[in-house]
Amino acid sequence: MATNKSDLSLNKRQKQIVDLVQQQGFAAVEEMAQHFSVTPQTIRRDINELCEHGVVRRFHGGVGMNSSVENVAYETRKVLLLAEKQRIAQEVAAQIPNRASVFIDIGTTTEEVARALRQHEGLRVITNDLNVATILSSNPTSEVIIAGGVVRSRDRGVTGEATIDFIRQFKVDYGIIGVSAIEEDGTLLDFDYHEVRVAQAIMENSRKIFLATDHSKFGRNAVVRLGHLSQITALFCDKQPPQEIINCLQEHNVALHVAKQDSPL
Amino acid sequence: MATNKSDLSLNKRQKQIVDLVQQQGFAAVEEMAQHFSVTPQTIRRDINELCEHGVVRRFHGGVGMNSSVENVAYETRKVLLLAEKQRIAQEVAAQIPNRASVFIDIGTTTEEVARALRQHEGLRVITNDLNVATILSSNPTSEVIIAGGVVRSRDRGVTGEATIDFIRQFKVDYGIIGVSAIEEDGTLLDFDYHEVRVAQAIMENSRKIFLATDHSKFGRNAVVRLGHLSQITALFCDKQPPQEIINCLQEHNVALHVAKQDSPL
DNA sequence: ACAAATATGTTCTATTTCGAAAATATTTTT
DNA sequence: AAAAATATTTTCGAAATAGAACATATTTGT
Repeated sequence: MATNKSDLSLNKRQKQIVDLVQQQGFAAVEEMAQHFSVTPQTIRRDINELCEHGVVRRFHGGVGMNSSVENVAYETRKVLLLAEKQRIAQEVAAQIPNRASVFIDIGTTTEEVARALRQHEGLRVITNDLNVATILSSNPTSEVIIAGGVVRSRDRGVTGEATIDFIRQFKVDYGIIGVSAIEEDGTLLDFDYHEVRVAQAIMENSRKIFLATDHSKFGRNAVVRLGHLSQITALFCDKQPPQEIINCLQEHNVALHVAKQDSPL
Repeated sequence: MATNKSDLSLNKRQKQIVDLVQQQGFAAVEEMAQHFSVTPQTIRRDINELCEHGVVRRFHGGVGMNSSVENVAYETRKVLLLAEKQRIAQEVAAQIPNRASVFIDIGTTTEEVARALRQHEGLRVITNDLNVATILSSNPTSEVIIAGGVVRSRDRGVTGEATIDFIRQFKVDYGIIGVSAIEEDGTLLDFDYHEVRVAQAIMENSRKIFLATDHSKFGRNAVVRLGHLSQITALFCDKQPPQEIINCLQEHNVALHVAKQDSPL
């Protein structure tokens, strides 16, 4: 009887290759050959089989992760408007002094803020986003506190009643939040009820509230009411907002920070 | 005046390259050239500069993360005895049924258990290790709960009083822990007091306790007393333990699972 | 507006990696 | 123990990537 070709029986070395890739993101053929004390050619054959099964992705010189995981939606959203989000994040980070205490909410933009804060010193950060916690925990001068609760597989955000209770234990200098939509009258909206509950808890326990949002959020629509522009301290975005929003900000004395364009191109 | 050579002023594209690498683990030159609408040569120049600053690592065909981050110690320890840890992890995972509730403690071995549990269905997992949470959150059929508290930059473990209080809210079927050392009389030891406190909380709130450990831990020494072999349900390791330990296990009716060698070589 | 500085594109050659096929070693089966 | 199946090494030509040098924008400073 012929053995099934699509049978995914990986040998010990192949399993280790997969793990190496998942831990390091990339593994070079030559290095693996040395590590396993075999010929590069042998590693290549292993790699080719792994690729047939779609487990990893082949590159010239090695293998990397096959990014086609479960949460493509999230990963796609993450790259969307990445440059703009990074500019916004830079602007937010510039307003936060060393040794400050900060809440950082779930979100792709707030994650960029976390990246921009990596070089800060002595921060005390409380977050409900596993990605944010991982990013900032690489800085040993900062103290990172993760809020407990249920982790969403979608984006590794932590939400739920336990999370809200956890957040209420603290009172910090800066709260950094994002939103899904901002209506023309200044109403802040989001898609997820649980996420809104957490964001509200963050707002209640922060002395200053920074809202980071890219221009795509203006005039959009969403279901759950989070709050109103008048409740925040400063709005950070990548382009000049619509006139209605600007009026609303001035009326309620909310600062506006527009990140300058890197290149008009 | 000559501009400082070691000035790390990265342009917009270079920053994005770094972010791509940190998000995906690896980025190919050709793909980036397309993505940024520039020549591969331009990307190569960017990469070379980034490498001079030691930000990323060069590979034939692209760039990957420079694994020489802060926590080299942890990353090294992680690769140490990796194959053995994976075998142990397989054995542990085999004893855990679908839809079970599980505590998973901090540790390199327990992280491998998390990996081995990725294919399980409908698990309810509570952990104080960010890595474990990230690994298992990729499975949407399982519910992952992260314990709140201070994140250690060393290994992304969560410890402290808040963590213990959080854990005490639950009572689960299986608790999976690791140790730094096992003395001949069956005493379980660790290096970190805070870590021990959490492990004890896990033991108190689990119906069955699985201890996963590789052979290097037998006869070693450490400072903080965690507990005793008699308190656990089953011991998982990669080799037959010393006779004293085996006697101790039998005396207290503790099961022993020795993961079989993959290849004697 | 002009010149200097900087960044990017082109072209061509050197280097590295890849893959196929044959030779050798290892394991499994009978 | 011999034969068959499987895995690994070796060798070498083909393909891909890297880097140097020069040409061509593009930006910056005056």
